[in-house]
Formats: sequence, C-alpha cells, structure tokens
Amino acid sequence: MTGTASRPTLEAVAARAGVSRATASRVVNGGDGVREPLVERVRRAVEELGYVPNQAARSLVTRRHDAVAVVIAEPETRVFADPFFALQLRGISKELTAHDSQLVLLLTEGRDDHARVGRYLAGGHVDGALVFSLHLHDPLPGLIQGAGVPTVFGGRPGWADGTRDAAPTVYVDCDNRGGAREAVRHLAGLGRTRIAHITGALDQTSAADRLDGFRDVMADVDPALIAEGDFTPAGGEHAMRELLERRPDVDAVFAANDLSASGALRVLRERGRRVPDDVAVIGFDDMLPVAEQTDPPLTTVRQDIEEIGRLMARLLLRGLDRGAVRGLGHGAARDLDRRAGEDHLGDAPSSVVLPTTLVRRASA
Amino acid sequence: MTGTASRPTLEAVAARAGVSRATASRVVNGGDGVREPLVERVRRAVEELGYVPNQAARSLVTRRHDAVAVVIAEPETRVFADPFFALQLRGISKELTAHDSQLVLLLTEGRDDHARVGRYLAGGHVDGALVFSLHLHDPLPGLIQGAGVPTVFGGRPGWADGTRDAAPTVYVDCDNRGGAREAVRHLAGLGRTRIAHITGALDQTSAADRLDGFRDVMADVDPALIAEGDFTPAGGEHAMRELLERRPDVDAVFAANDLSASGALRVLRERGRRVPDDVAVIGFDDMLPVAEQTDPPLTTVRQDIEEIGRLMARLLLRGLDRGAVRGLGHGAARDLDRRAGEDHLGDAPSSVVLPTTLVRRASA
DNA sequence: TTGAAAGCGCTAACAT
DNA sequence: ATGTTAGCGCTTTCAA
Repeated sequence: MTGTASRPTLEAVAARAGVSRATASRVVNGGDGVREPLVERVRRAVEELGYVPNQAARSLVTRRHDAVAVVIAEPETRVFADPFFALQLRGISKELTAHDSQLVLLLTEGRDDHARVGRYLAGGHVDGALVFSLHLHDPLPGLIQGAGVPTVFGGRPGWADGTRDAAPTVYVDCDNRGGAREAVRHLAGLGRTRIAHITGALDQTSAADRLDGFRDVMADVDPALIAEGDFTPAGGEHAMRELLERRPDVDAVFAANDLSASGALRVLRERGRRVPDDVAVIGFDDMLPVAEQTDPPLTTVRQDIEEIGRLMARLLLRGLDRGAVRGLGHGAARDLDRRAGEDHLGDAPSSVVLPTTLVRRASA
Repeated sequence: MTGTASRPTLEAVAARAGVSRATASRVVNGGDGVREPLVERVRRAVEELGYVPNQAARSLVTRRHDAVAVVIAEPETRVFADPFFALQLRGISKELTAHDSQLVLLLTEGRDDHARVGRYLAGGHVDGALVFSLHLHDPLPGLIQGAGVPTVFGGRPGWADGTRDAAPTVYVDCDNRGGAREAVRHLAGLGRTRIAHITGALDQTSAADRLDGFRDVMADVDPALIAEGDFTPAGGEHAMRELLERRPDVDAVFAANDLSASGALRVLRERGRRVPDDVAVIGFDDMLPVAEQTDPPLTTVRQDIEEIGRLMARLLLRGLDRGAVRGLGHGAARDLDRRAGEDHLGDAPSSVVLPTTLVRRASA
C-alpha cells in the first residue's frame, strides 16, 4: 500500500523560493501580478518539493471545492444495468471536465445511504449536486434542501414546484407527455385501434407523464389496455403477457421505454405474433444499444439523454459561477422548438424541457 | 436551484448552549467526558440550528476525510456496459458503508482526466484509493504514488512488484492462471484436442495470466488456435470468426471471460455449430446475468467479484485504521485454499489472491 | 469535567 | 508588485 508522506506546505515553498506565503499563493493560483523572476523561482520550488495545495485548507477559505456530486437514487445493480445512466453521466462528465470540476458519484441503495449522502452534501464537500432518478416520497430532496447545496434535478421532481422552497426547483427533462402523444398518434395513424400501454415505474414522473400523454390521445381507453411495468425488460415481458391475456386482440403497444419494449418484443415473438404486422410496437428513449439491436429494430421516441446530462451540469455551473443561487429567475418550461446542439439555456438558470422526436424503424 | 444558506458554526452552537466551543466539539464527536446535562443542551442547540460540521475545517486538523475514492481506468461506456464493475462496486460499497466511509467514484476517460484525478487524490479529498481495471503503461499508478494516497488495486497491477516503491503494492485478484488451467483441463478431459483460446485485452494482467494458464496446459499449441479478444461480446464474435476460418476443425474454446464467450456462442450458432456437441465453450467470471442467459447456459470459471471488491475495501480500511501505511508486511499470495465467506485477510495488509471454481453448465 | 488558546494550510484584504 | 496579517471552522493540547 503506497504510503502517506507529510506533504510540504505553501510555507515551505515560500521559504525555499525566498518569498512570502502570499506571493507563493499567487503563483500557485495563476501567477497574475507577480513578476516573472519570482514566478519562476516559486514554480521551481513547487516542483522540487512536489508541492500540492491542501484542498481542505483552500476550501475552508474559498468555499469552493471544484467538485460536483451526482446522486443517483437507485441501487447499483440498476444503475449499472441501464444504459440510460451511462449516457446521462457521460454528458455530465464532459461538461464538468470542461469546467475543471471533479465528478463525485454518490450511489444510494437504502435509507442509511440517504442519511450518509445527506451528511456528505451538507458537510460541504462539493459545490453543488446533480440528482436524478428520483422516486415519489424520496427523502433525498428534503435532505438536499436541508444540506443547502445548489442542486439541479434530472427529470421533473415529483412534488409541486415552488411549494417547498423559496428558491425554485431547477430541472432538465424531455417532453415526456408530448413524446408519448406523438408515439400513440403514430400508432393510430397506422390504423391501429386496440393500442395498449406498458407503463414505467409510476412513482417516477417520467412514467406518469408518458401515461398522461397516452391518455391524451386515447381518451376513453379500456383500462385493460394499460399494464404496469417498471422500465426493465423483465417488467416489459410481464406486462406484455398480461396484456395478451386480457386483450388478445391488441394490435399495438406503446412501451414507456426501450428496455420494456424489448421485453414486450420477446414475449410477442414467443407467442408467435408478428411485429409489426400483428402488433406494432413503439418504445421511448432511443437508446441505441437497445433500440437498434432488437428484432425487429425498434421504432421509438428519441430523447437526447446525454444532452440532458450536459445541460444539468451547465445549469448548475452557471448558477455557481454567478454566485446567485437564491432567488434565481424561474422561467416557464420552454425551448421545445430549439434544435439540439444549440445552447438550450437562457440567462438565468431555469428548468429546461427538451423536445423529443419520433424515430421510425421497423417495429411500427 | 436550492440555495446555499450560510451554515451555523460550532461557535454558534456553543453560544446557544452556553458552553465553550471545545465542549460543543466534544459532544458533536461522541460526547465522551461531558456531563449529561451539557450534552443534552448542546444536542438541542445542534438540532435547533441545524448544525452540520464543516468537513473542510475538520479535515484540515484531523487529516481524515471518511471518504475513499474508487478509480476506474475505463471509459464510462465500458464501465456501465460491463456487469463486472457493478459487482465489484457493490462489494466495495457495502464494506465502506459499514465503515461509515463515503464512496467517491472517479471515472477516467482520457489523459486529461488522469491529471485531474491525480490532482484530486493528491489534494487530500479522500483517505485512500481503490483502483481497478489498470492497463499496461497506464499513468495512473505513477500519479497515485505521487499523490501519496494509500491505495489498494483490484487485479494484479502490470508492473513488477516492489520495484517502484519502498512500500509494497497491495492488490486483490483471483487466481487467473490456475482458473484458466482448470478450464482447459476440463475441455481436454472431455476428449477435445483442438482447443482454442479467445484472449482478453492483453494489456491487462488478467488477460495475460489467463493466456498463460491456457499455455500451461496446451504447451505446444498451434498459434492459429489463439485469437485476440478484448473482453467484450463484439471482440468475442470477431475472434470466433477468425478461429473458425483458421481452424475449421476447432472443437473447444476457452474464452477469457463470459462476455467474450457469449459473442463466440452467437457466432457458433450462426455458423450452425452445435454447442457443446461440435464445439465446447467455457467462459470466465460466472457473471450470472450473462452466463445463465446464454444458449446453452455457459460453463465457466467462477470468481467472486463482489468479494474482491469487499476485500479491497477492507484491506484499505484496515491499513488506514492502524495508521500504518508505510512498510507494511507483504506476504506471498495465499488464501487459495480458504473458503469464500471467511475473512480472507491476515493481520497486516498484503495482497490476496482468491481461488476460482469451475461451474459446469451446458456449454462444456 | 470544562474552558482558553494554539494552530491545521490556505486566501484575501490591506499595507507598503 | 510584494509582504503582513487576519481569519476560514474546527480539534486538541494544556490549564484550571
């Protein structure tokens, strides 16, 4: 095990360079307003001593940490099984790296973890938090609020905005409801009349919103055509079996995400139903490793997951940079018509809802 | 965005409780040697003020952080695609949680990330580091050593032990070579004579060791029977195709991990070779979600990945607890004969190599 | 048992 | 442009 030497302090560097601690500090932090020869001497001293600033000491005075926590309210097993998180994390990671901020991933499995995460956030280890995959009645938002850490959520949180706090909740999400509507309309446009829905985990707003979108189009749908899933392939399989049992005449399925859709597809094949001839299937997310690998390839509602991650990070960093984390303006959800690739942000951090697009492949 | 209130200090708590800062501190840290009524008053003040210790200030004096970094030298895409990491992380997470230590996950994609991670570790944010998936010529070990952070590696690092540092390198691994030997002997015992090997990424010691194990048994093997893979299903597919081309008479395959084996299986099926009748296949890892789902279910060399993670964490924490991180005794690799579930650790932190077991399913 | 005081290593006014 | 100095919030001797 590699050992811990007692590291040299700025004091030591200053002494070796023959300058004051203040000058040494200036050089270490960029060297503005220090004359070249001194800069040089300090740099050499740093080099020779192998000096690295003590972050605890620095943070104590600057109150900055150059680190952002990402909190995923989901057990590791799911986090690592679902490409969704990987994509989001990648977007976040890219943005943070560009800002020279360290990504600190906090996984929370059980209730004990929640408390620990709360303490970690409150303890001032990070400048802010990015939180996603929140479930209804999750204690996390409360803890985070208690911790007083600037936070941006991934996906609309499950509580009514503005009721919990003076400062508005900022989140990034895609247009779940609109995307769902588009999917169902597409199925209807194909002439399907017995359109079913496999929901996601209904304690998450994304699932609830997609269900709402489904209902927007299928106003008086037979409840038997709605089966509850949980965003996993297994959940999709189970729901599909249920659907086939309750309504053998089903001719289309809108699944709450691609993973569920892949499960549904498997069951349909097993039961000898041809897709899309007998039953048309649409997913949600357009997760390439899933949607392109299914048989047949999946028609789906695309959302730019990586971009969501990137925006979350950008929103947070922007809020931090301007030091204004209280009483920020809170615009209505918007940007529905902006093209991806543009900067989806306004001047003041406010929630952003990204558009979705239907991607047609073979399954519907 | 939830705001940052200026948090109450210990000073404020002390004032409110009518005690000195020292007494308040004692209570916050367990309350030993403080009389009950005072403890009570301080506790109440903490409660009322919503006091949370400032970790930066605390760390500055204690030099403890109650946090451990996990560094994975692999791009997110792979980290999140391979169940291997999830399992290892789970083991680590459990152990750290039990020690009330926070897991801080640091992903490193490119070279810039390396530098940033190095700075993070050197900056004293964490008490120690757990590092895995190291590749040959990876700059990380050097950076970590420079950072002077106690570290335990997952998987035998690729450099000769002891040559880099006065303090010995501590790692946890499974018996890759022995496991490989057992797999190949099993195939030979089945009467197979044209046994091929699909390697892992050969810049990792696990892959090199498994190849060595293969060679131990197949001393004068035709080089055409060894195809290079990279631990991914796609790599396995590619290697299998190559193998079939070079030696159509191949009658057995030992793949460096289950993921590669699943790719090989796919190609064999596509080419109409029956498994195990025409070609027997063995994998490595026994990752349930993979090995049990293949068709046919995979015979494989089992290693307890979660246990490896757990041991890594335990080893590190032990080293930290005894404060002795330099010049620790370094025993020879051992524990090969211990049963899983026992404590695989001796008194002083030293590397541990866990045994493997052959799990027979249908593919060989 | 409790309090006073020193100081962890650093940054940021403020002087010079 | 450089140095002096006062803390950041906490733990921990040391005295009382």
